[in-house]
Amino acid sequence: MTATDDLIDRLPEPPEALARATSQAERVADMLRVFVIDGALAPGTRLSEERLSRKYGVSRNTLREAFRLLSRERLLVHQMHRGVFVSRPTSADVRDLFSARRCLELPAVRGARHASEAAVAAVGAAVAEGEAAREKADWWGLGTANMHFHRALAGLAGSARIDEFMSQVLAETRLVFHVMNAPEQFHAPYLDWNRRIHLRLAERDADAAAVELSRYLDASEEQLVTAFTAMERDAGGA
Amino acid sequence: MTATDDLIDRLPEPPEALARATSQAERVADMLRVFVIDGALAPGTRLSEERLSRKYGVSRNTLREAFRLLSRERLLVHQMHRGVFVSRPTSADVRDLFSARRCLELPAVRGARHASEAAVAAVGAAVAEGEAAREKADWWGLGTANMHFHRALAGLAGSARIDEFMSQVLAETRLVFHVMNAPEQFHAPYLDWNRRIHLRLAERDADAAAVELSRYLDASEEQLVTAFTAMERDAGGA
DNA sequence: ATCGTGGGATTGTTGAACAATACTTCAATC
DNA sequence: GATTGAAGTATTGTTCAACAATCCCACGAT
Repeated sequence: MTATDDLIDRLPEPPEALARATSQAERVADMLRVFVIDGALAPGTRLSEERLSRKYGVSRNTLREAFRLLSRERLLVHQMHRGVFVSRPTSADVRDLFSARRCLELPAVRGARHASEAAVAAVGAAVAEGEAAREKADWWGLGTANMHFHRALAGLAGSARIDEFMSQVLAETRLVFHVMNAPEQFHAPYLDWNRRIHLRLAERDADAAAVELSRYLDASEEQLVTAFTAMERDAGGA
Repeated sequence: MTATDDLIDRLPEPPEALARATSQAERVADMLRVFVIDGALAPGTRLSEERLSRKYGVSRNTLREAFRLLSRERLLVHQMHRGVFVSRPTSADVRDLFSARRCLELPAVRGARHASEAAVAAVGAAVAEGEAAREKADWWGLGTANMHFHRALAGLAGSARIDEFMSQVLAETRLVFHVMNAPEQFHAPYLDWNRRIHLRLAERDADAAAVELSRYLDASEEQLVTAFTAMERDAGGA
């Protein structure tokens, strides 16, 4: 054991990006994920293996690996011998998503006493992001900010697995807005609510924040499900 | 609209198994998942593409699709140009897993007022399963029963997404036992605790059940992390 | 209008090939 | 003696082409 060894041992941990020079399949998956979440690919669209592999210059096999990844995230659905389609959530999915969000967000907020300063700050940053977007009447940006807000809430739990699951749930939630070709102004009324929740958190009054959030989720789910079932009825009848 | 149409409309919903005549990749993934969870493949083991594809008579491409699926479940880890390995959780992972479990299980139990009879019965069944296993000194079965118990608790939330996430978390938890070549008797002392929790649930005293569960999780995490860090120290020193 | 029956298109899976990268071995150097 | 450097080897990453299995659609028969 020399002095150099000692120094090397004290070096900071490797940034986790080191582990993964991303593979082609992952890069393709990342690209498609953005397309789906941003609505460039409408729910229900079929993704042709041949056309996509040609368009993006990757082999069918690589593309299929990407499809598998996104299917597991529920952004695509895979039907045997028929292909993969962009998920088209139903109102039952909306309810399920909100159940999941209650499980993830409420406990995280309630336990915010033990959350790091940075985690609380992230919540505040998301609120500010939303307000900036509202200024500019950037409704899509407002929706994104709202997603960031709720992801930050779940982040209070301080668990990497929760964070990842929450990200998935929010990505799916975003699909819901697309499927009812969503006015993103939908989010606008909730911005003040977000601000209030963050205020409670900043005061470290976790319980009050949780109560607000619970009401928020109830209201949001209610509104969403109502709009959604109406849309489903119209589409079903047509 | 004829009378037959009417009857057809009233038919039960299709069992969701209908959607998926499973592909080969999924079947391979299912098989490997069992191997990993049951410990036939020890944590850290590298899975050679060539050898496995030959052994199980599938092409490398198909096998790789299976690898992707399991990587996303965190049962395998994929390292670029090095291959896939059975995950080797660290003590930090143990903490993270318990954070996740608190988020999933506690809210589900607290909200058990609204849970279905069937969901509560599933909890009871898991307890019985555990007691039967203890009778036969079947420690592995006892561990399985314990997993079922906690999955049933999360199931009280009544969300398919939560159920799936919980299953993943529990599968990973099982890996933890393997990595410290786990005496499954580990679970035995907790069986009575499970019984108590179920009793509270059956009485519909959700809050009392949640309190018990919270203590359970604290104790279990504490014990696990202690044993785990001791093992890490030994392994690191050796 | 309903029910079979093709034909065409797409996916499912395989096998082989080659490029890119990591690991191993061994010799050269300080 | 330990470390560095430079082959060679093994394994993964990715592509391509082929064929089987399956689904979809249109056509015609009843």
